[in-house]
Amino acid sequence: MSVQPETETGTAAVAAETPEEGAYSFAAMEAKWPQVWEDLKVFTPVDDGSRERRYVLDMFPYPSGDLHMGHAEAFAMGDVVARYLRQKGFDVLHPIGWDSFGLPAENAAIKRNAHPSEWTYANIDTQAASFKRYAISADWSRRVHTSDPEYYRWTQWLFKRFYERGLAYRKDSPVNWCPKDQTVLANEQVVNGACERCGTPVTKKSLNQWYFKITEYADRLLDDMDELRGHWPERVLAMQKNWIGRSEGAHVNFVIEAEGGKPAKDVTVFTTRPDTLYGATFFVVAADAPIAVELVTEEHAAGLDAYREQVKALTEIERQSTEREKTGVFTGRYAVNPLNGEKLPVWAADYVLADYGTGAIMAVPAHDQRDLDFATTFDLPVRAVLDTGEEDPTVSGKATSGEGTLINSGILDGLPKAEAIPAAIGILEEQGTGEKFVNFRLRDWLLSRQRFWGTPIPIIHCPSCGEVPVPDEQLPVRLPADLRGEDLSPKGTSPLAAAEAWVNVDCPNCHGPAKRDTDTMDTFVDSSWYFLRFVSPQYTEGPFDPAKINEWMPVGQYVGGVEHAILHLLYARFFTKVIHDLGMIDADEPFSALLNQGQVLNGGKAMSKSLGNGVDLSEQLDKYGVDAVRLTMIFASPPEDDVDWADVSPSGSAKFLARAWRLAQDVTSEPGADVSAGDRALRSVTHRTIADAAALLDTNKFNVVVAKLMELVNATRKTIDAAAGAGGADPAVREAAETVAVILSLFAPYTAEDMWNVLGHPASVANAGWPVHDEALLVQETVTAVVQVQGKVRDRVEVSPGIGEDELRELALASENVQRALDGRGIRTVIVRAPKLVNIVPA
RNA sequence: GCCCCAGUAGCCCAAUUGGCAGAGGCAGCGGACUUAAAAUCCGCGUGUUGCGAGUUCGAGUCUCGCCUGGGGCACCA
Repeated sequence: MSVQPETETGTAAVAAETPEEGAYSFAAMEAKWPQVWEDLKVFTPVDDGSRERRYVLDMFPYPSGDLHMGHAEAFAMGDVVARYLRQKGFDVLHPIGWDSFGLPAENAAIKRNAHPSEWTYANIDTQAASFKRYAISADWSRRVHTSDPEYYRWTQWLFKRFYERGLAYRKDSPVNWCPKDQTVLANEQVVNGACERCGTPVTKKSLNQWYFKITEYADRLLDDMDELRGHWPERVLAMQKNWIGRSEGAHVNFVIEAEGGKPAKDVTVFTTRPDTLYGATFFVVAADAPIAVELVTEEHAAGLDAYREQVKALTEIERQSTEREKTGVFTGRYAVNPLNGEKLPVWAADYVLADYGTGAIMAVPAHDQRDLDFATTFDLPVRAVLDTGEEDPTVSGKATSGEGTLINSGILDGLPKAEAIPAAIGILEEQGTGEKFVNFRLRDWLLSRQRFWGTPIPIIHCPSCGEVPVPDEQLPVRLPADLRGEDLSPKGTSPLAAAEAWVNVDCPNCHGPAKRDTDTMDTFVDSSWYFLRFVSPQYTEGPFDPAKINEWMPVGQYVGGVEHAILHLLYARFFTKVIHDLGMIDADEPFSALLNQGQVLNGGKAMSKSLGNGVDLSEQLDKYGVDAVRLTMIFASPPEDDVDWADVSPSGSAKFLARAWRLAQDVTSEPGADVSAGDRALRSVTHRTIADAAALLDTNKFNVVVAKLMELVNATRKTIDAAAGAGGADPAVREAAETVAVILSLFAPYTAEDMWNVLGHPASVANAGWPVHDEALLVQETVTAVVQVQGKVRDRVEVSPGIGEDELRELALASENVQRALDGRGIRTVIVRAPKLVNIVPA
């Protein structure tokens, strides 16, 4: 489907059919060059240390059908970087692989009564062929699929290392449950209370699940972002920071007094406002936490039960609504404020979250809006302890949270808020009832999935030995091959449980009958270390070759969509840090630089089936050619901005490519012709372009590089067509055309290769090397200096670039236009910025 | 509610980081070539740099406050 109405005739010049002799034909080039590149192994790194190494990585694709427009953009960007660094003389590792475990394969298998691997590997083949057509400069010999046993063997091996370090553990806990997909979801996969995948409202369910203890790395994941600043997009760092959610405050211990036959109990709360302890007027525990049941007196137990049922019936969407009225029940218990001994009623409510902080809070209604809403609903007392100058919360209904001075707070009275916080913590620490504490929003990573098409968890459950890891030499624990179709449909437990022959094994420890763990790992586990596997994908003694890993890691430039700003990147960072701590790699951050390419939109909206605004990549490639599509992606906007396919012109790109290609046709000088006598003006443009392009590529301004290249093509055309001069025989024209070919090879590999061939050079232009610019040719003979009076341009003078400040000042003051503008006024100051500008300020 | 990013010509976007607002492209208009058209080649750019203040000799660029759009987090104590 064509998005933009293109007339048939409008594309005639690039049409694939029956090209005229000597005409630009993308189809002919696409047929000719891939085999040449493959034979020359152009994109396989030499990996022998003779050249400095650089690792350029695109986020590997999930094999859902064929490549789409989004892939076309992302991989065009990554390929520019890889091809540029290769031209610059680096040994570039630019691998490709597939994130090939995942739910869609399973759904397809159920639908077609097949094994998920059939759909998966068929799609991989399709995508691989498309990538080759798209001419990404990947080293195909390093191809990796996460669903290959040779790969997931090492995912399991790494899981075991995490397990041994106490970083992988099981616990019973309420988990996010998607009733439709019949599977557990990580917090990250719950979007606005609904399943990220199918949109079904998520409910809670208690299950025994595997977790990675990512919270143990919260501090480092946060602190080490400092070394990424400036090389990662600011918004990604901001998102990760928010997600980790570090907040400083205190743990405060409250004693819940014995009551109604229940014994006294210590309960700790987390607060960021220990300065407001005197303002606590009640105490709240999360209604759905075990502590609520433990505390409630017999008298109030029935009330709590009913309330808990009511809470459980709510979906996450309902529960998270901030407009909802506060609800809760009294537990019959009282907590003692450690600072003033006051007795506070203990309530259970659902506005306190069981899995944040300690699941219990001290409520300070005067200075916290949620507490105030609750106090208003249940007619609980409100006591201001901070004079902020704002209106009394009991009157305004608005809790005050600004700066101010402590009141009604015993010995803290009179202190400003900033001093009262440490003072309160000091008192608590002194009396042993609390301490400074840093709390994180980040939770442990729930990695179990009740799914088939994933990496099996390499644990055996033995009735006598408990959890027993599968010995390393027995890895991989392979997925059973005999489950297919309906066997895989969701039943609330993992489909693997149905494979009895697979499940029932001998305990590696006591050799008694035991059962395999039937969960598989979240596919984010697979993608948390694939970049390490690419370094030595055939290595059989470990996940990667220790002799190679530090030569390539960290990844110098990672390219991918912002949709992975939190999950994948945080997990990959976590894995890298753990593997670093295992002493296996030097790097403790995986990706030194990150580039988030924008999305490809159509008509201002993301392409989607429901909107019917999808653009088919292969149709675009058929119509305009690979190079034109790639160039359009690059030229449309800065890499990180969205590209609206309705706003851009692939036919315009095709036109430019043909124009560039014709330059090579018009060159009549021989390769290696002495260029020193060539047209100086054109040479100047050529060398300026080389210098500018390098600077622009270093800062990822790929769209501007294309604009500069267009200027060079225009200048070259003009020189060829000029009535005076040597035209196509001028060696400066050859120099320009060769420069165009080399720079163009980053964006349009087919056209560039063909130009290079026409210019009489052997393949491949990808190895031509970045041209060296001649500084002498960048120096302009004269520059235009602007003369301003009071900031307004009044004159221009042609001066030598080396002109001195004094000389330029004299020239400017001598100008008639300046004198007229001054109109007899005296001069206060003259600002001279030689050789470009003079600004005269009248008195 | 909190945080991040963006806003320049009809459209996509440049602007050497504080120095002439315009590089490149799309669209449009005109010319050359052609019997004609296409292709090709050449030519044509005044606009509240979202708005308002401030700093400065000088602001698209820096500061503050708003507006609009996009994104992230959100009953997180």
